[in-house]
Amino acid sequence: MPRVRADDYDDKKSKILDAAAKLFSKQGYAGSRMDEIGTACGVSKSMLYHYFKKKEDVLADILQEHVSRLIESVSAHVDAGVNGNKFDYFRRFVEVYLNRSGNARASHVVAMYDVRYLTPQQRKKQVKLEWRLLELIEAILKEMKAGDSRTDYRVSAFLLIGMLNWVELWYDESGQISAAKFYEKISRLFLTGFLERGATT
Amino acid sequence: MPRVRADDYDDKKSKILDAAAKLFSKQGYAGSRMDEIGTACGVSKSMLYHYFKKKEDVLADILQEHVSRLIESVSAHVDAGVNGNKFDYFRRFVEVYLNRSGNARASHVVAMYDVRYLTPQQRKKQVKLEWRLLELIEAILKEMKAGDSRTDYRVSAFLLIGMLNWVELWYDESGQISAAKFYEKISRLFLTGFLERGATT
DNA sequence: CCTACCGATCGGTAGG
DNA sequence: CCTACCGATCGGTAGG
Repeated sequence: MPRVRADDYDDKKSKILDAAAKLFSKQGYAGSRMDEIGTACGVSKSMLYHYFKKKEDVLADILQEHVSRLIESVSAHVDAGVNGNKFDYFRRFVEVYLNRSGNARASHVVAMYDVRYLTPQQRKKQVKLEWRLLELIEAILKEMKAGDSRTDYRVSAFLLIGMLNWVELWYDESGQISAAKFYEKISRLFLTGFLERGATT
Repeated sequence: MPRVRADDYDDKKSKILDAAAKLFSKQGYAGSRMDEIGTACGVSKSMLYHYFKKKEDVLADILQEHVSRLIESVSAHVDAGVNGNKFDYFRRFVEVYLNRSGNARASHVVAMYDVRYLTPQQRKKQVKLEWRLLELIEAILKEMKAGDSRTDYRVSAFLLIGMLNWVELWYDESGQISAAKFYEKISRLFLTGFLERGATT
């Protein structure tokens, strides 16, 4: 009887990815060794090479999975449509984005810091994914206000995603400002500035 | 006659730091080797150890110098005072910050991505410097609007610095949007949102 | 799925 | 006795 892929193959693989993401987020990709990843999830180094051909493949999988999930969440929000108050729609987008990236903070940190360690091919694929996310954010901004040039939405989308990604790196949910208050604040600050007439010329 | 420190000691040292910053910004700190830094500036690896005791000291010097210069520039702007139109004062701050970080883009990228490779002691010193920069930005925001709680200025300062730092990573001066237009846009977007009454509650 | 290793390369230092 | 600098090589560890 030929050997088949173990039932828990995917399960183990995602456990490795979780441990690796946590490690990379602390020490950086280049500062983490394969055997450290193994120790962190109770697997031998050789075993890791059963799931991943190269060290870079671990990184690529973390990044791709993270952005894919972000796209999924944001996409669902876009598909649902405005359906009522525009500001509320925007605020809920901010909430969805920051919740998604916050729940996977380790992966998010790695996505911020370690993209450069991907091979050119892996990087190309990753950048493509990130553009899809940017386009979704552009779509949301277009819902907020129609009539300007495309370039303008792109720049605004960049500014927004920059602010959100940065926030994720330092915002502490256990801190002084509650998550809900924070979503409200950041949404209002950005949207007010974005909607103001002079801001788009 | 006793030998003294060479006349061009500081000059050579800053040349090394420039080359290292460029290298780190492309390959990351952990992905760059000491001998690569040497090759990049025409100096032997052993020579590098005349100027820096450890590899980490190269990184620490790059980061400290970069943030110190940012502080210097922003501090001068704060000292100059508003002197007229408030929006103009804010826009000029954005210009100063993005010009300073843009002229030293390599160092800025390294400051964004590689702080984690500092030793705990070096990191502590670096974080202290960065707090000083944040306080300066808080001071500017306070000039724009008085009367709110301290926490609020801090969060807004974080949002602003996040947007500015992020921008530096992708903004292409040779691109479609001119630097002047861009400073104007980002300033107006942020300040409008920041000054709006609801945004600060 | 482990132990035993490899080719190479790392940061850092020797003698002169 | 200091600083400036080289070719060679150290002990230890990386990915595989």
